[in-house]
Amino acid sequence: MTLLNQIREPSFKLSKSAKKVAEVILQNPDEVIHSSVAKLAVLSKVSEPSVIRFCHKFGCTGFPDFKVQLAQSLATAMPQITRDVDENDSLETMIEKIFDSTHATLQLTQAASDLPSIEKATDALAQANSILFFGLGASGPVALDAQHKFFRINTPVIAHLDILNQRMTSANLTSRDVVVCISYTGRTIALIETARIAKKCGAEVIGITSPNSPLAKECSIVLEVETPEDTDMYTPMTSRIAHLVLIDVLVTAVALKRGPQFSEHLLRIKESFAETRINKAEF
Amino acid sequence: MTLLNQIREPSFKLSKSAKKVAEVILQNPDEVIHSSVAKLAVLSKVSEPSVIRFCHKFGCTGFPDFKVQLAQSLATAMPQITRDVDENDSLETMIEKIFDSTHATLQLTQAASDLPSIEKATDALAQANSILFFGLGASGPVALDAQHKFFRINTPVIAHLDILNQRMTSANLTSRDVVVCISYTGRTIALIETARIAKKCGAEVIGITSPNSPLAKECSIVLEVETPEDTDMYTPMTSRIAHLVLIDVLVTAVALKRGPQFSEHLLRIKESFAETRINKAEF
DNA sequence: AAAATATATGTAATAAAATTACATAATAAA
DNA sequence: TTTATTATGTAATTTTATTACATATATTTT
Repeated sequence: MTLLNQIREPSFKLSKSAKKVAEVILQNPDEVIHSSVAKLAVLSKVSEPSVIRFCHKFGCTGFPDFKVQLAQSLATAMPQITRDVDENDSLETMIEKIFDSTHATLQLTQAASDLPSIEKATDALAQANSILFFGLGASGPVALDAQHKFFRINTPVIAHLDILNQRMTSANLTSRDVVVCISYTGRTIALIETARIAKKCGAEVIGITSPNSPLAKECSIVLEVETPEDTDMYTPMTSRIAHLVLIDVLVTAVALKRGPQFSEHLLRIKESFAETRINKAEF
Repeated sequence: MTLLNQIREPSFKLSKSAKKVAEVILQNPDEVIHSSVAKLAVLSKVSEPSVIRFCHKFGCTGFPDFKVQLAQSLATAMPQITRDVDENDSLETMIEKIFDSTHATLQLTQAASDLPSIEKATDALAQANSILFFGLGASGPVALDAQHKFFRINTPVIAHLDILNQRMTSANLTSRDVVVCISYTGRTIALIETARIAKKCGAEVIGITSPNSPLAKECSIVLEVETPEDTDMYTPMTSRIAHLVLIDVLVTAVALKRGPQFSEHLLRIKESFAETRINKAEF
């Protein structure tokens, strides 16, 4: 865990003066990394040794060391949540903004990721008789990607990208099936209804979607991806990338859960590719 | 530009002793951020004031300030290129590794991104009569995602995910068409041949693929995505995420190039979604 | 090529910052 | 209430950073 988060952590018991110091640091960390012990002591209204003791509490050898670590933790802290692309951005800054936004989305998603939910989801997936991925519109490709990945680890999986197939399949599910509904907003009516049907059939319904959305309420397990309110027109939908990474997590977890006997299967798949490819050596 | 890169920058004229200092810093920056002036002076075999002068040269107010900035620049520097997932990783560390790898891939891709190529690609796409996205296997969903995004900015676009359709379409292209071939390895024989056919027809062939791959050689414009050699079995294919972000860049660039009259079109699309969704307000 | 000027580097003094030792106050336990 | 424990601050000390100045090195001009 990064230093900044450690300071935030309320479970870390701090003395009265230490709290004051923490307060000031969290309030304006940018200023603190350029301050001296004396300055921080004055700002927090404590003595200089108290500041140093504070640093030691967080495993730093001293104040300079603390500053350095704080600076690092600050640099990895969330960048500008979303930097909307502007009509008169240069190509270069546009690229920068898009990459930045993607990094930010990933960080948010990781920070918000709920271990128990992921655990539950992988358990369900690992035991499933069959796995269904449902996505519409922009989430269609995501569902397809999931299908591809689960297929590679030898799982009975299908992705459906249209309402009809989704609904037809849902109506015939059993408690041994798992449905994963992927939706950016979690407000697409058709998908919500499908989720409801699937749940009624007793299937496990996993949602990769926006927290507290109508879809989320229909799901038995929710993997939350924060949706930054539809900001600008040109803002790319970075959240679908978060969805993909979450699917990476699920696939990997399931593969690991199945253990080493499956690496053999993966190897076989890799070999089957060989003849469709130009080998690096012969090229 | 980050401090570390500034120090690397050879155009920055440095004096003899300054060079020695730079050398040491670049060699082991992690150690430097925990050193004192004296220590760094000894390591670089210069006097202490020389070290401080060095700091001033890079716009720092002093050595502590320099350390802090170096620490920040170090934190944003490329993380471990790929952290392979291990069979006995906890769920938590596995998640961490996957996210880290994704960040790293993105950073690599951004660093390697070639502005002129992207410029050329967007020009071609903006003027194209029709745009084709070709992808096989894991790149299928990527092609589909591209289709979806370009469709949203009202472009005549189709994605083909199977060899037959790809080849059929390629044979009938004209110089006003643009094909985008997406391939992780750039060694899938079928796709390489398709690219060749398309080029023969005079179409512009853009490749989103591994540099210097056979596919890359068949393309008129290449957007390179480094493929970290197929490391571990469980390593997720983070590069497809890099592909997606590159497509974000292309779409956004094309949309911007078309100018404001197109935002109107985007608005219309957004409105057309309204009735398929549960509104946030009424929920 | 020598002198003059500018630039770079180091030595030693000085200032600033961080840390420690110790004393005192606050708090909790007996 | 007393005693032990913990927290905090004052003042001394040490370490670290910086500056002023002198010397050396390189560059330009005559």
